[in-house]
Amino acid sequence: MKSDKISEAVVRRLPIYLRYLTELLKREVSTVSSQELGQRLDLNPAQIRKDLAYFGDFGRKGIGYDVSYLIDKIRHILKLDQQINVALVGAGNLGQALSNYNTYIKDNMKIVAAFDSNPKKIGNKISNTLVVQPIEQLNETVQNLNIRIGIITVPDIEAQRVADLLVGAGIEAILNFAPTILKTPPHVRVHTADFTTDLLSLAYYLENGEDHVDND
Amino acid sequence: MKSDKISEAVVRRLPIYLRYLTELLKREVSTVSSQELGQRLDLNPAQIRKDLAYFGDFGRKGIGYDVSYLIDKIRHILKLDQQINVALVGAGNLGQALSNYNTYIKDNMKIVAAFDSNPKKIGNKISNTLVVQPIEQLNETVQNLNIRIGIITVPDIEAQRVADLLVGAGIEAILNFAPTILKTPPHVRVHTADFTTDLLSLAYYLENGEDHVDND
DNA sequence: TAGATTGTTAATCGATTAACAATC
DNA sequence: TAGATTGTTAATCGATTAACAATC
Repeated sequence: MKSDKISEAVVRRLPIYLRYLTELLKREVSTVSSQELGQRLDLNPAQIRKDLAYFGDFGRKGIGYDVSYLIDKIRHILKLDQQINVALVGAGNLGQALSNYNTYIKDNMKIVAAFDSNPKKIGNKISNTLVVQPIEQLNETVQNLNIRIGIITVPDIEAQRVADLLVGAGIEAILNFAPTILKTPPHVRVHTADFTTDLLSLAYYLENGEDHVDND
Repeated sequence: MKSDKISEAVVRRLPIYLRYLTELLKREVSTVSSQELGQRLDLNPAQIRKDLAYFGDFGRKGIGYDVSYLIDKIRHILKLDQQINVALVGAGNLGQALSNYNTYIKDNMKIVAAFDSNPKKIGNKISNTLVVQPIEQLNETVQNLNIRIGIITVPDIEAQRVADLLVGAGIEAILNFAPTILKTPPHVRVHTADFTTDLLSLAYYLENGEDHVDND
C-alpha cells in the first residue's frame, strides 16, 4: 500500500472504473484484468494497475481483479460507503435535469435539498421527492441534513454569491456548472462542469470549411 | 508564429480566455496583460502567453494584449468566425436545459435541430425556436442544415447507437453527456461531459467523517 | 529614458507507458 | 509446470513554470 499525494487525474478515473465494474457485476462477471478494463475504457492497462496500486494490492497476480471486491475498495476510497448528502442550488432547467439523475447516482450520493431565489419556484416539486426551498433557508437545511456537497446551477452572475453561501453553511465541496472561476477557501474543493468550454473547444477540431491559408 | 501540433490542454483554455475577454470588452477595457488574465483565471501568466504564442504574436511588449483584437484572433482559431450548426439528440430534461443555453452560446455556435426517439416528444417545442423531430429524420436534417456537431443527451444505453447515427450523417464532432465511452472513427472528435464523474470524484476530497484508521 | 510586458528558451515538474520480476 | 497477470521500477513523454533578452 502506498500513501503519497494522489494526483487529481487518478482520482477522476476512479468513478470511471467504478461504473464499469458495477456493470460487470450486474452481468455476473466475477474477475477482470487490467487489460480488459483498459480495452473497454480506452486506457492503458499499466495506468489502471498503477492507479489502483496507489491504494492497495487489490489484484491477484495471474488472475486479475475480483470485481465485487474491487468495487468495495473503490467505493471506500471515494468515501461512498457512507451516504453523502448533496444540495442543489438553482432549480432551473439544468438543476431539474440533475435532480432527475438522482436515480442514476445510486452510489450513496444523493441530492436531498434544492434551493432557488426565485419566489415563483419555491414550493415547486422537482423530481419525485424534492421541493424547492427559498435560498434563505440554505444555511439551516445544510446543517440539519448534514449536507456536505453543493451543486451550483444558477446563472453566472449569482454563482459566486451562492458559493459564498454554501461555504458559509459549512459545505466541503462544490460542483459548479456556471462558467465562473469561483473564489473559495482552500479547504473547499471545487470542480467545474462547464460544458460551454467543452462545446466551443470542439469547434477547433472541425475540418476547415474555409480556405486553408496561412495568413499572418 | 508556431505551427506544431497544439495540445488539447491549450485548446481547452481558449474558450476560457474568450469568455473573459468578452466580459472585458463589455466593460470597455481595451488592453489586458497576461498577468491580469492569469490572476482572474487562476492560471500562470507564462502559460497564457505561451498558449497564445502558439497561434501568433498577438501581444505588444510593454503593453499587453488588445482585448478586441485578441477576441477576433481566438474566435478565428476556434473557427467561431463562421456559424457552426449543432444538433441536439435527446429532448429530455438535460437536452432541454442545453437548448436554453443557446442564448448564452452567442459565439456563433447554435443548436439548430433537436431529435428524440420518444413519439410523445415529437413536435414539442423546446426552447423558443426548436421543435423536436423524430430521430428517423436525423440524417436528412443534418445534411440539409449543414450540421457539424452533435450533442448526445440520451440515456446511457442509447448513446452508442445515436453516435453511430450522427457519424453516419457526416457529423464531425460530438459532445457526449452519457457516461459511456463511445466508439467512433478517428476523424470524429468526441468530448465527454460526464458530470457524474465530476460529482463522485468530489467525494474523495471530503474530510474523513469516519475513523481515520489505516486498516489493511 | 525607465518601466512594463511580451515571446521564447531552458528548467522543472508530473503523468503516462514500457518492461519485467514476482507469483498465482 | 506453463500461461497469465499483477505491482513496481525505469524510461519516456508532455505540460507547466521560471527566467530573461527584446522591445514597446
